[in-house]
Amino acid sequence: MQITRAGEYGVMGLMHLARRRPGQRTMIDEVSRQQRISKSFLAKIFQSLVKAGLVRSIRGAGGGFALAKNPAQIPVLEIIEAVEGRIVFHRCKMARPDCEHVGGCALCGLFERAQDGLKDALTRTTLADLIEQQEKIELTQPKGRLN
Amino acid sequence: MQITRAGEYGVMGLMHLARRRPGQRTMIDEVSRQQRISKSFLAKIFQSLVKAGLVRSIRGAGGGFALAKNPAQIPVLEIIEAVEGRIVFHRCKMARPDCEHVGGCALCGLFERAQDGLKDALTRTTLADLIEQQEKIELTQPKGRLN
DNA sequence: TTAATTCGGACCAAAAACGTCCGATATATA
DNA sequence: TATATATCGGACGTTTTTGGTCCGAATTAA
Ligand code: SF4
Ligand code: SF4
Repeated sequence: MQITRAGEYGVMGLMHLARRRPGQRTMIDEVSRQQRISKSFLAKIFQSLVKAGLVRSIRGAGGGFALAKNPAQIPVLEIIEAVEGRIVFHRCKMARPDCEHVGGCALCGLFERAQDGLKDALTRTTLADLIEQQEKIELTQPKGRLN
Repeated sequence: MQITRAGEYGVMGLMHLARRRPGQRTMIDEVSRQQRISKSFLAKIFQSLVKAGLVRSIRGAGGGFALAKNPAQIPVLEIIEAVEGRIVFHRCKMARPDCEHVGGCALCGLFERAQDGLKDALTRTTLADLIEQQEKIELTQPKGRLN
């Protein structure tokens, strides 16, 4: 019942990109060093982000990554699901295909409501929101090394 | 990012107990067979439930388990945390004690809000609610074998 | 005394999380 | 063209978590 590192790193990575001028490319290596995330691991995470259409990749020398959309258009949930896969919380049919309650189960309904509560917060906050909040924090507490 | 089987089985088990007359004892074996859950696994889960004070255990022949509280007094979250341990969702300091953002991180704040959203639904619904809902379902769809 | 039942913990297998590594591919530039 | 620099894609490996099993000990009713 936890967010994975991959998910968190993905968001952190995109936050890093979003602080650049729109369209400016940034290398994995820079993100990795500044956010203190293993480079190879982050590389893999970014590949999912590319496949999901959230970032654009430019290969070869002088290449790198750049955000593919406006940060205000990217709910954090979308980032997390891009790297972790769809969040399902409870898997009913998937896990217990033989369960006789499937189709009408109070527990199942509750789990769904719980999941919605979770996703709600992650959907309402966009990458842009996150950055705005972070900048506010760093203003009053000048110590952050995020970028 | 999922509820564990243990958590689900715990709730199912308590639902089963709650359908008995208050104080009536029920054996693991019955719960296990009727809910189609491995007996030994369920036994272990019930031990956590006992330790958490949610059910009372009576040992020896003719023993069993009985709810220790009024179902209306038991939020589902309490059941789940009794068997899975505290739900933390994001572990910040625990997982990255070296993270320089700890104390002021927008991401951390968001995760906390998300977690609250999740726990909210699980706290508002009690064991009693769950049973009431389930009975309503079984009324309109007479097929369930939940006791 | 015996049968029935929970308690407690050791143990195990499978899956998921968390990475590492490396060859292939693409591109800028000298 | 040759070379240095990046990402791409997937195979691989380690650790942790999940999902159980098993069994002897303790407790109790009959
Ligand atoms: S939540 Fe209900 S329907 Fe889903 S697997 Fe569990 S018992 Fe079956
Ligand atoms: S959420 Fe923020 S404070 Fe928590 S570990 Fe991640 S970066 Fe650090």
